[in-house]
Amino acid sequence: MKTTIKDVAKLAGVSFKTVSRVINHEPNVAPKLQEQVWAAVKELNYQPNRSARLLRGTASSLGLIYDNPNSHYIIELQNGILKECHKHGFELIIHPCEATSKNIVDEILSMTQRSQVAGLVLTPPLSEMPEVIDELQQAGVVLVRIISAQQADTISSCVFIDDHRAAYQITQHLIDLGHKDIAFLGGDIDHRSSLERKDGYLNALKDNKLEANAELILDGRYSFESGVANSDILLQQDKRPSAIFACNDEIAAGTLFTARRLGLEVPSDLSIAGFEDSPFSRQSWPQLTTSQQAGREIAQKAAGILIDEIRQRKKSTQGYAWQGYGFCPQLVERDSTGPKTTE
Amino acid sequence: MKTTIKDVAKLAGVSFKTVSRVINHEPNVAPKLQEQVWAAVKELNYQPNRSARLLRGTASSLGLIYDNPNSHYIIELQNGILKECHKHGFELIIHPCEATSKNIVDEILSMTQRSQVAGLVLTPPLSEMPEVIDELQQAGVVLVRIISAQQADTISSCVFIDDHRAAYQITQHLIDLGHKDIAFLGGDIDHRSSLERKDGYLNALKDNKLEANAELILDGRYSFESGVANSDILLQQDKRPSAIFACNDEIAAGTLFTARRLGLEVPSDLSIAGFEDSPFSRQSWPQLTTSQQAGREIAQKAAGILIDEIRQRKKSTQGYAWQGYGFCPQLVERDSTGPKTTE
DNA sequence: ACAACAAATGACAACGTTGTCATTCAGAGT
DNA sequence: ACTCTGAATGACAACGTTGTCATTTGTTGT
Repeated sequence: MKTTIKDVAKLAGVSFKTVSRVINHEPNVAPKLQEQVWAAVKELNYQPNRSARLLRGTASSLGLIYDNPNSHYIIELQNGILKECHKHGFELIIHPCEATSKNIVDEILSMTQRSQVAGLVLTPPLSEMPEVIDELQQAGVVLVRIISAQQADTISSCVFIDDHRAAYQITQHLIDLGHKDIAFLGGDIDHRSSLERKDGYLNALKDNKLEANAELILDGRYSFESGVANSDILLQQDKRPSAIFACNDEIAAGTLFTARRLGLEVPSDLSIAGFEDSPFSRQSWPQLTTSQQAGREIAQKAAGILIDEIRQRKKSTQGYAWQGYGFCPQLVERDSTGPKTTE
Repeated sequence: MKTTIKDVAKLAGVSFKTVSRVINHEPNVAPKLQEQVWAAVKELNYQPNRSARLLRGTASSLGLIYDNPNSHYIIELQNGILKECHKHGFELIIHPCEATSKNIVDEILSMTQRSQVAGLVLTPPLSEMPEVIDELQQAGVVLVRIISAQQADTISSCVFIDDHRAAYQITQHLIDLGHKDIAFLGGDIDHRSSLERKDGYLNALKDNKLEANAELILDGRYSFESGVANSDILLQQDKRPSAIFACNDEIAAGTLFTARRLGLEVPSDLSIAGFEDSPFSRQSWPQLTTSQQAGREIAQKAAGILIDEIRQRKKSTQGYAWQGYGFCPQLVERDSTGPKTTE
């Protein structure tokens, strides 16, 4: 039989309401009683019934909404969120979806209701769709967004990732190796990260007084196939680049694939840099130079902010302050980039 | 304001109990009233409150317990389970853990209580630890296991995967290509899949009248690093194999890595086969011959069986029948295996 | 037409918790 | 000693649902 708050109360010799007070850290309980209650809680291994609490209005699950085919990234996020969740006694409900779906807001709202989550962690590209955020907030959903930006915006609490700077670093790394014709293979254009990374790339070129060459800049998707296709276009050109900055590791993988197919040696004939520090980047030959995302820490921070905000809101309905926290992915030098060789 | 069962009742002009009956498909409600109720439900967009139901004893979440570093595999499982869950109005709670942890059973039990799941999906290696299963069942936890076996066992409902046969097929494929010295790189020995695959490999050799060579059979772990280390041992030997069957794609990745480092061409100098059909196997150069796991379908089936069983149990406490369902991974021929070349 | 019975419906308790309010108690100020 | 205050504690309702049981309605057989 499951132990309830009343069992604890009986053992501790107090009313069950007092037990409720103690376990919720409410004020005005005599220290002596607190001790008794905690002892009883421990002895009976009491765990409050989630549903009863929830029924009374205190939700304690987070929802993770994502539209992303990248398993590794998602798992990292999940693990980060789970870590924070368990610290605070929350559970995690995951909800994959299609960002392009027409009634995405309804879908999310319905999911929020069904699973009765206290708040949502939104990931790109959903987190970067103002109208979605707006509608959700209008409906009273507490949320935190993980976004690609150099600083927090004022739409909601968010964890922002400085893709711009990270891309700048990668490009600078390639430039430092002597490369001048550096190509850029972009990801989905509706992901802000792709634009940010492109900007970082362009700025690095500019700061180093290098001309950006439109023929070396291709938009695409964050996928292996896109990487294969675009790198094929790129490397079949008359004057091909000596280095390629791929917007994520999958694109880099596709580029590597094409290079091998064309008989190009990496990095001696062609340097390739990715972005994400995925398992692939460590398992390919050569191992990929990339940028480390720290998805787990990012997600954990996001969950922390979210839980914080949920508790804030519970206390007072009026006025809430938005929080922001920034991460910058770090360059990881491996073997797919090398000095420019003079032909 | 959230709509409750009473709102629906008022609109439909019946008692709220009748609404309860209708939405739970209980018998003995006049067809006409059923229509009215469903109309009201639709108009108000009513969704039953999960917590209230749960409080009353009807859980509707599944738990996924796993101890596995393989993101792709986990995500596949999750997606499969989620698909089935949503079909039946269930939610999914995920719970990573350490199978080797001393008090793993307590951890799982505590998780089961905390999150109040109706049942668990267990994955290897946890699903293959009899004492864990036993303790959980003793505690009344409903569970379904995904296991590596040729047929269902009688411990609990399970989805079984015929790794033996799949491994046989892969080995046969290598033999058909003319290879005689075929090495085997195993995964974690506490995963039954590794043993099953080894047996399949050995049987294929035997059926083809080939001698198994102990020097060509190495146990290890299901990791890239293990693949690198073991393939290194293997390929530095005087008489090295012309083909390697790696127990999963990560090990195959490590093997590919070593081959490249040693300057061996794949598949002309060395054929490599993996197992799993991971993204890596499609993104590497050359692409890996492997075996397709269908993790999503497997997991969906498992979830289906679990939900089924949960509902069975609810109806009658006494006697429950165990279900089993089998899958066999299929050979996927790609470019990392080729005919044996005579030196 | 009436009893007997089954089907249809509803009233109400219960699940385990938290919020509201009332009550008790201890100590301070007169 | 006697009120007054605020802290400490408890009694009880409420959350939205399902299970139990009672009641009403309808149908069948005589």
